[in-house]
Amino acid sequence: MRLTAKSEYGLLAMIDLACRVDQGPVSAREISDRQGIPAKYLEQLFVGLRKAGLVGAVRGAHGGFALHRPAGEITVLDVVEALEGSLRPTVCDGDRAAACGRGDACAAAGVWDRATSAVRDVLESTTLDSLARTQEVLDESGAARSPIER
Amino acid sequence: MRLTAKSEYGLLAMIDLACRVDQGPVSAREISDRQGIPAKYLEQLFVGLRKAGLVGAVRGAHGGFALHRPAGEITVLDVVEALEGSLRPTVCDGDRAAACGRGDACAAAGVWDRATSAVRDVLESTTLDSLARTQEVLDESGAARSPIER
DNA sequence: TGAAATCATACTGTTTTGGTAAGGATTCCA
DNA sequence: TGGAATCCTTACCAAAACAGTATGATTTCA
Repeated sequence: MRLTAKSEYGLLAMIDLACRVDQGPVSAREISDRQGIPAKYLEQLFVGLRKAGLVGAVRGAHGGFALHRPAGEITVLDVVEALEGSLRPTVCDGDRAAACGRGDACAAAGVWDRATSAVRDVLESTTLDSLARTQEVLDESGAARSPIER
Repeated sequence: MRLTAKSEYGLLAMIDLACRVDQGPVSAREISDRQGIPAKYLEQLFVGLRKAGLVGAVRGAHGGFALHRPAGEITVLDVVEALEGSLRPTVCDGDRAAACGRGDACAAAGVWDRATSAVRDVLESTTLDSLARTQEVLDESGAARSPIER
């Protein structure tokens, strides 16, 4: 179970898209400027997001990316698994469980499973829609203090 | 937030100790044989566990390690943090939050915080004592099938 | 045609991971 | 007293992961 910069950047980008669903495709360049994500790195992430069916791409001039499903039907877990692969325990998974010789008879494995499930529950119960609206509220209330500058 | 082989090995070793609290110190070598953990690597892990005050060491012949507190008062979170450092979100932590320019006004940060808290809750609510008893039950019921051999 | 944009692949420098190696310090036992 | 067992410390190392860069092909619009 790992959460890296891919997830962080990817979620920021997806929230950015969710805040602009009514604007047609948004270019990776625009998002990378706005969110402070390295441009070429973000392009790579969008490849994964597209292959997972979370975003649609429009090539050519004035192209860009847009959510491929309603924001309320895309969870953070969808984004994370599109970018990092299936969210399983990194410890005591299939290979290692065999290595330690216990198979199912390992008390420790249960803890790792429960921890992973707990994370899944959180990520699965949070949609892009709710995050986008939260973000909009935050942007409004902080607009006077120019949050991008600081 | 990362869970690596250190946590896996460390927890196995601590459960092993918890199953043998009444036997005086248990040598690292013995645990490494029983749990299938590389001997010298396990020694390194015990350094961290000892510095965290979770185990006491007895040097010299017939020495070894023993739990330094009752097994019911040591949580899996204690073990993990002793070995991997404080369990914080690896995404959007202090440094990155500053980098993305949002500070507190970031909807994504809340998700990572909640995910981390969920893991902490699971690990913090599980004690070595309960794991040791679970393991003993598993060992008994599987003893006829010789779980170590397979 | 030329600019804008995605798509695909390969490369790279750094850090982390998962060990191994070698020896030193301490303690027990014969 | 001299091993032998055991923890302690430090250093080293190969492989993988991470975060990003580079390059170029392809597609689309004006």
